[in-house]
Amino acid sequence: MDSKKDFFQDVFEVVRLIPKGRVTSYGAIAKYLGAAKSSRVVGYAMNASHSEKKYVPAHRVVNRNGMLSGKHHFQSPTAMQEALEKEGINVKNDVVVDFKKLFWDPSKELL
DNA sequence: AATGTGACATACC
DNA sequence: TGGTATGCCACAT
Repeated sequence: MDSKKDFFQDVFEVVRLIPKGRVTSYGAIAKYLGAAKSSRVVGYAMNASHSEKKYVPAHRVVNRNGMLSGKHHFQSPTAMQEALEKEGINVKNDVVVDFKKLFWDPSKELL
């Protein structure tokens, strides 16, 4: 809320709030932060997530299609999928299974 | 200061 | 039904 802070920090906060076994989309986070049009910046924030000292479950953040678009930016291209499967989320062909069911909308769940 | 870039999203052809 | 185009906004150089 304090706009003086980095946008990234807000994104990280929300991402950390994602319950285990759930996923969300960049657009949802952006919207929750009041920057629905900054969905790209959300993804950019994840890119800087490795810069954060605290761990950011970026693997729980996928694109609108539920596709692991950012898996390539992880330690390994498979790290994201494995991390999701570890939490009970099935991933097929780089896409979250039942994405709609597992979708966690901060503006609704966190309401 | 200006230009480039991107882990998206939406619209249009 | 799928690729192309554009918007969008914060960060990097």
